[in-house]
Amino acid sequence: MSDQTEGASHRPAPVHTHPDDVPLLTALSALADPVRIQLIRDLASHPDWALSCSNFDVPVGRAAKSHHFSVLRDAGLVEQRDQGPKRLNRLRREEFDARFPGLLDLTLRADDTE
Amino acid sequence: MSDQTEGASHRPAPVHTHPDDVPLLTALSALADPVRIQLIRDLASHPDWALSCSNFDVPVGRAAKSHHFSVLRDAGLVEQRDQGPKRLNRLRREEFDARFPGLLDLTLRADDTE
DNA sequence: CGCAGTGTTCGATGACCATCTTACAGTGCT
DNA sequence: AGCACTGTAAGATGGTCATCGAACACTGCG
Repeated sequence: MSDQTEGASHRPAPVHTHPDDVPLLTALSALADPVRIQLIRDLASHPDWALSCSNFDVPVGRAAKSHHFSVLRDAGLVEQRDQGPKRLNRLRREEFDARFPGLLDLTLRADDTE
Repeated sequence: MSDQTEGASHRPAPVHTHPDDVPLLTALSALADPVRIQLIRDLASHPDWALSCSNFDVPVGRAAKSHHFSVLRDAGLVEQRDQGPKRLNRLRREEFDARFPGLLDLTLRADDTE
């Protein structure tokens, strides 16, 4: 019983938080970081599931990058899916926008790069 | 020369930043604080210029409160005006909303206290 | 003038957070 | 099995920031 649809995946699946369960303060704090803004913008400019974590071009090491993705997951901004050794990413556009209307658009459309 | 329109006001006028000159990151960071969110909500629930700094009911001392108002000024969220010994406040609704559409509404309408 | 009320500034303190290095765990390929 | 690649976890470090206490400045009033 309790069979997974997947085969033997001996890796802890990433923990997600749905945007509906995210407090406003958490969302704002998650977006109030230049690296995470960059990650989100990169993500937005590619198709869903197109990028694995190592594909993002931010000036921090792997560990910090992993930390940032954890923050983005907790804020309901990013969904992750394991495929082979890679962890593919998807921006939760609609779900997040339903919870915080306009916030994501703001982050993506702001003219300044900071 | 260099006469001010005002009479002899021997107090440094508060320094303001127009929302148009505020980077996204600054705006988000300013809003990513529970005390400042509370200040903004209190401000929104009263008429313009109705509240002086000491009228806000947040669980911090005067010094911290003064600091928070400084942050809000720098983020283009609040305008201040001296009247007698008091410093009256006004939420820059329209100007801020023109620069960051929806962000202020989000902060005011969020159902949770965070 | 002295005094109460209001707000800012300064220095110190403590907490939180972003980052790094290192070590570790899966995955798939040869 | 061994190796290269990918991502996470743990511990340490440095910087930023929220807060406080105390001192200071300005206002208006008695």
